[in-house]
Amino acid sequence: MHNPFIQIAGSKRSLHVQVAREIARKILSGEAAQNEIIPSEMVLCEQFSVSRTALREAIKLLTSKGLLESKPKVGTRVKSRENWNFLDAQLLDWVIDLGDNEVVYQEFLALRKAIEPEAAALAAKNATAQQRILLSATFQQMDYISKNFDAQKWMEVDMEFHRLVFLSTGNSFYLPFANVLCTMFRSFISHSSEKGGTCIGEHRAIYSAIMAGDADKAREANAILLKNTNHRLPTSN
Amino acid sequence: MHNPFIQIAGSKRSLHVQVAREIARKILSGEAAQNEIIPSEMVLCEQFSVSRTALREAIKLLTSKGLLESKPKVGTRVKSRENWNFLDAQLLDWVIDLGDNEVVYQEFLALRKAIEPEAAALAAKNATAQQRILLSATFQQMDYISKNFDAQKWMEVDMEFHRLVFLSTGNSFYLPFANVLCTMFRSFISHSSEKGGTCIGEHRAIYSAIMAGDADKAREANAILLKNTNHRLPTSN
DNA sequence: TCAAGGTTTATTATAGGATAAATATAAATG
DNA sequence: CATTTATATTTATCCTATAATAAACCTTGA
Repeated sequence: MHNPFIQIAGSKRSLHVQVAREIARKILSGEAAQNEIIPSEMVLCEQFSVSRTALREAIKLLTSKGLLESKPKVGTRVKSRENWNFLDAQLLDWVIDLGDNEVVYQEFLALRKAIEPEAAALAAKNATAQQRILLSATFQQMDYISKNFDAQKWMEVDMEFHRLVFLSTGNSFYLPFANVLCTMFRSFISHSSEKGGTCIGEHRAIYSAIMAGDADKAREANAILLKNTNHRLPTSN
Repeated sequence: MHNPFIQIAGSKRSLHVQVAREIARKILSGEAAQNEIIPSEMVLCEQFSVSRTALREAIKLLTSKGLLESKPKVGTRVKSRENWNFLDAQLLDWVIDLGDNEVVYQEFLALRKAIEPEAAALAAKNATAQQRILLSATFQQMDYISKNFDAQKWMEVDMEFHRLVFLSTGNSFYLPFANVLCTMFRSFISHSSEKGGTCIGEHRAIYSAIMAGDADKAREANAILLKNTNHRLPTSN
């Protein structure tokens, strides 16, 4: 009874997420214009071959992320791009699925440059004892993998390291970056390792500064790491 | 038939948002512990005196923001704090409603210090012609209001100025900060004006640097502004 | 003609009940 | 003991009916 296309495209996820993903694709790609009224519930139910329940849950999901807005009698409107919450990991996933990610990667790098050095500084000041233990264990793994190099493992531990920095800031507003970072790392595996290999030295500098509680040095070390990060996606060949 | 308490507390919002808000309050306040399984749909329907439809939409809303996760047979679990998306304006509203906002304000300031100078630099590089016109008009209003001071009007135009900077970065990841900033400004009206009045000089420096396309100067000017920003909430008297 | 106010109508919002799917737990089996 | 099967519980999905909302369209009286 369900649309087989959706079943394939969305694989394991629940139905309303699959529908949401498809509508999100149309919005993010511009196929559905901003401020446009999308078809009514009944029409969309037929298009996707799902019940009103599933469709409405999909619309609610997109509304929550700033993509849509519904009103009785008026319909459901695509909100303008300013309202799309690109710092939501699920939305970011949908954006990445559009392809054409060179721009996304550049923009993400510009975000990291602003936020990560300060996050490292905050972590140096605020990391709990337990978080320092976790960071320590993770850095030891990095050190090991940098000597016995494995691209996939390096990506995972590199991601975990920077994730822990965000979680160690003790600042609620920095927490969401942890998931955004993970989403980006997993999507751009080829970029997760910095130019010239693992940059273990730069990571050591960040790690040491945080463990020593030296906020200024941590900030500086993280800024240096990002300066050395690749600025272009490799051509896929 | 509905719970009158909810009707009053949530005023105009749709029913599922009112329910979501109430559940969010319990989670954010810690009344519902992290990783805890909340009562089943049927129980919650009775507690809130709403239909399963409304309750499930509420749960879906909270799931979208990282507060909950549902599985058949298992139930609905409160996710750990690391997954809560504090960079979602609606969630932030709920956080603010808890009161005890001194900490929230401090954390927000730490976020601004990281992100806003870089946003100003990006705006200097990337603002479109139309965005420069908007920024120009807004700064003219700031200039006027700083001379004919009105606290409320200053807050609004100050908020609009910084909002426009985020929107002018040309970077998707910076867009969500615009709404987060607005939410914070509106909630802490007494703080939206910087120490010693309007800081019109510092704002002029940011404005001029952006209009001149001088990224480094814009970054520097915005950093200076934030250094001069109040670091404490005034006692309410 | 036109403006004020009521009526219709299209759309989403909410309710409520039935069935399906998923999965933890318990029971049965080899 | 391990592995499979059955069972029970919870969410997932479907369906239909009614309510609320607000835009558009009529009155109707000056």
